[in-house]
Amino acid sequence: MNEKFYQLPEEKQNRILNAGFRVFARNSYRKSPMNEIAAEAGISKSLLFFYFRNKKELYLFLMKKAEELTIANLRNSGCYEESDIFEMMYRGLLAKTAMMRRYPDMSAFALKAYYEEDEEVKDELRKIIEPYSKLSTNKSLPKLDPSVFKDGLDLQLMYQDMYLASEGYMYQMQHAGPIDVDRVVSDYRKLIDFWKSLYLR
Amino acid sequence: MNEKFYQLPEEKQNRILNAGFRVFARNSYRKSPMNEIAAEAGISKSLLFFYFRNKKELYLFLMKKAEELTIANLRNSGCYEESDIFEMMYRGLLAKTAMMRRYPDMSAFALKAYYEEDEEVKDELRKIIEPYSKLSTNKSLPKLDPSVFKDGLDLQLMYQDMYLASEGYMYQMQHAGPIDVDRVVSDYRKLIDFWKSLYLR
DNA sequence: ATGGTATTAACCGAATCGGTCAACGGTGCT
DNA sequence: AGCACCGTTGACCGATTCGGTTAATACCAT
Repeated sequence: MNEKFYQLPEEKQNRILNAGFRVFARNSYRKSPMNEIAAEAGISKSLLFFYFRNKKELYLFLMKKAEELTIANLRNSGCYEESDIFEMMYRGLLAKTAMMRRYPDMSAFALKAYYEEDEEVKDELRKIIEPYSKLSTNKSLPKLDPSVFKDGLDLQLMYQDMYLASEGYMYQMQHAGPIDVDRVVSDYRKLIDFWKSLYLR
Repeated sequence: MNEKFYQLPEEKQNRILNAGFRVFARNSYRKSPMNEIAAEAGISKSLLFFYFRNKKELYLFLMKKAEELTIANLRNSGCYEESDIFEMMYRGLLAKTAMMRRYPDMSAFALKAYYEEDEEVKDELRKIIEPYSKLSTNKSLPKLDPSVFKDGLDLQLMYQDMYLASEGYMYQMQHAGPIDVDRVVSDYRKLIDFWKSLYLR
């Protein structure tokens, strides 16, 4: 992509990024028109083609950006250093919501890209996704010290419950129209404390 | 739509319905081509236009069909007569999975249609959706008899937990590639029993 | 005015779209 | 064999949209 893109004021860069995320998240690669992205970003199609040589380049650039931002976000969220599983999950959702404020459609874009099959981008897309998809998603049960939990508690089921509810939150935030993010976070905090009172010894 | 459509063998009708659900669920109305739907259904575009005069007619027909199927499914699921909230939720998910077996993309289609804004279909679409969207979604806490639950339990949070986890299940079934439905159901059953052991007195 | 830079309107050929229509193949009747 | 019927399709049409190019703007500092 054109170096000039980086010299743009950050706000304008983000407008273009978000426009790309949004359009590519809503439609497949082939059905995401460049003029729609340009309009969404508030610039002309010509200018968009000035910064990015063609659609493929923009698409792959967005994917790299999404990967980069996600990794950086996970790192500084501190949810890996945290040993308390409840606070770990809380920090995880906190990180996701923070990201969603700045780039509302990025995660939807990344998810859709993960299943993109278009020949024009498929191969190079996989190369970008592969290392990044190996990042431990917290689907599987992490190691837990059973002594802090109530006796006889099925930790596997406990974790599944919490994980699914978190997924449910993320789902609502993306599919249930525009949402008051702060409200969601405070609701989630209450739920976390509810779990602590239920599960902890 | 053409009467002849109903005289088709049911399997072929369903193939056409599912093709429509699938394509319209993946793209917006305007970006869902008729030839793609026809190909997905294994028939020619001409034949599709023989059964449905134009794209708008097919789209609205699918919406009506989705409404009709959903209502019928909810009715016979028996999840309304059930007073036990745990069994109610279980029956609810059971009903949804049953529907998802026959019409895998119907609910995704209905959800997308709910947000469709295209001028060509917007108005007539709303007329179809309106009465049907008033069906009580079980987002809000139903009336519960506190005496059967553990003392001091926050019923509001309990229900929120269960509701969100169920949403998480539905989310996984639609966005996490093809899934073993039976496995999901049995997992969910285990979770329900887990909740009963946690929450019931 | 001048020169450089950011930005765009206008345009191009190719592809895709919704929709039409004449023809095709099979089946049963005569 | 011929004929009529019916489900089905390939080929086609005009209109629109697409990715991408280019020549010309608007803007701003000298």
